[in-house]
Amino acid sequence: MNGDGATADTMTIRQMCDAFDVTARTLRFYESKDLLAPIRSGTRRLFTRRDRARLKLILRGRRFGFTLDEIGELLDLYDIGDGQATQLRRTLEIASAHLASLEHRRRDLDEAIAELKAQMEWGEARLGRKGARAAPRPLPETPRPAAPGA
Amino acid sequence: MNGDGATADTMTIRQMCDAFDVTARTLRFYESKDLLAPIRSGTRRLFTRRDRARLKLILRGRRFGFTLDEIGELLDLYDIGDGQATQLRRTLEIASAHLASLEHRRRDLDEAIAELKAQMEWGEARLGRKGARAAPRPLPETPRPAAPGA
DNA sequence: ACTGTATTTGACGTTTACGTCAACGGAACG
DNA sequence: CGTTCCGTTGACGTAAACGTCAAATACAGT
Repeated sequence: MNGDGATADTMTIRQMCDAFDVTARTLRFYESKDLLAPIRSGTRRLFTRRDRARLKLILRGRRFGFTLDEIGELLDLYDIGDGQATQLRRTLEIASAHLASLEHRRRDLDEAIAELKAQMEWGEARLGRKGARAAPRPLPETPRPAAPGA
Repeated sequence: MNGDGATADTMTIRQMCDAFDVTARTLRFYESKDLLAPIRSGTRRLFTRRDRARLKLILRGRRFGFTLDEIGELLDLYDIGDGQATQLRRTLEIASAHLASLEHRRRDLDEAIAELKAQMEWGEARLGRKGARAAPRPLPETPRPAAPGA
């Protein structure tokens, strides 16, 4: 048989590192933060399907700039199972706030993409018509200082 | 006349703090990183329209989890003016990579929003039909350990 | 001139999210 | 049985992005 502790449903730490492109240190760190809870075979960690699902969510949260603490809250959402109704309501409140945050980010993101595309088209136009002397492209509008005596 | 150094087009550091909800330390820090370049009236900083436009972009970049160094690169995009064609091409390459990154984030974000909404609907359904015994909601699929001898 | 408040420049502290050793443990191989 | 890998647990280091505190300066109003 293959010597390592991995079964059909569990993975060793190295397999996890390869599958998700993270370091072992990172996985141990997440465990210390209670984001993951691999089982043990002797002293060694074995990561379950649940750990993999959670890690996937952690990595996505990270790409959005959530802190690990915030991600921990979100993870609990996927992990209720049998909480009381009160606890469930509270969780839904947190989820609702996070959803609003995500949708706000989405609007920002759309705006950023549109502006970046516009900038790039401007740049490409300059490369195309080499001699073109366009006016220095306008910067987005920003708050003006308020006249105190108005 | 109002005593401070602010004119119709410039703002003092405090006005900036109020307008953008950042601390003075942050503004000075960004200046030290060459992200902002306020002019001086004596020793005091006066932030121009350009500084405000750049700060707006910095803050948006931050919300997406870009580092300040990355944001610096993006800012240069909005700031070429008269670079050589080679430099402009290089800048467009960087921009293109950032655009791809932004669009990837957008896809991730859409997925995250969809999953979060689904979770919330599941939770609300449990609150509604109090006695409902649904199967423990499925977790998203993840990589399985590969059978080494296959 | 005096006082008070806003600003400036260092310098050092802090938090987050890991990286980097060091020292040890066990198991698999020859 | 010795060696060679992983793997584990601390302990300490680090980079980014500021916070905090101190000491000095600069104006503004009286």
